[in-house]
Amino acid sequence: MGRAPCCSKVGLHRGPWTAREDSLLTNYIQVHGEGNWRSLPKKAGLLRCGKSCRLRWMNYLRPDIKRGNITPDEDDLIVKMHALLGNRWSLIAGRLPGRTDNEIKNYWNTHLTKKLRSLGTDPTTHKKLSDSHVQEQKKRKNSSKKKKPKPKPKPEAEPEKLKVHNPKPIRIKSLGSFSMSRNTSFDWTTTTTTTASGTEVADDPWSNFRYNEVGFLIGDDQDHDMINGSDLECHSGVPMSDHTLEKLYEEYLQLLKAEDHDHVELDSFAESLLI
DNA sequence: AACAGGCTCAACCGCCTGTAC
DNA sequence: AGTACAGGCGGTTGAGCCTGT
Repeated sequence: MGRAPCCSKVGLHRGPWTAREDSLLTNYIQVHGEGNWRSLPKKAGLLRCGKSCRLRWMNYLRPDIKRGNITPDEDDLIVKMHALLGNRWSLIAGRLPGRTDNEIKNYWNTHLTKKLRSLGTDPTTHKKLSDSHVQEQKKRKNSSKKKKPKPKPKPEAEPEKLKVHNPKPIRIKSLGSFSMSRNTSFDWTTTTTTTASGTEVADDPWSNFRYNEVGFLIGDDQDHDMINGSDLECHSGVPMSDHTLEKLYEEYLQLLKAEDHDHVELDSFAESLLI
């Protein structure tokens, strides 16, 4: 069919948004609401592509966006959700109040992949990396260190330096347009892994993250049974109870184990993640 | 102080899905 | 059924910042 660009790009601004543009967009949406992104820039007096406006609003300007570092709870939750869903950032973001898919995607790519590798886990499959693979990585590390020796190696036990992660966005998705058709190639098989302390842990991807290297032990007594769409809106900043994930995961495992599980059941389970 | 390389993350790009006609 | 459009998604990029030399 040949898809036309979302809008004419002639004469449009690109790159970082100015305070004035932010203000124009925010004011317009406060008055007229979201939607009609294509026509919004013109009406709001912005020389921006509609897509760009939508992205800026969703990822930065929305009032319900949670700003601040990803907490250990969220960190752990992201890993678990990724093990379940793969690179379905919008789904994962939907379970993290105040966070956006873009933020989670960035956090995953910059922090969590390294973290999992350092734990001997393949961040893509969540399976344990083979020893040879790990050794190969160590070799590479060492050789790069030889090229560029660092005079002050950090002691192993020293906790990771806390970096200020100054974020942005969240999308609390509307629930009407769920689809399982994308990226369904994620490998669900279980595996073994090794914790930071070197202990081999169960044939269960879930258990891989029961303890992580920051010593975060999941699970508390908060009894948030199930978080639904409205919960997401009103619980901004409250970490989801681990019980919820445990339930979801158990439910999913049961579906997988069922001999005649069909797509309808899996779809309904996935849909439940959004509800 | 100056430079180089690595890291972070906001923003863009291209593709897909859903819907209206 | 076919086409066009809007909205949404995940992957990628690159400017600016940070850190080490």
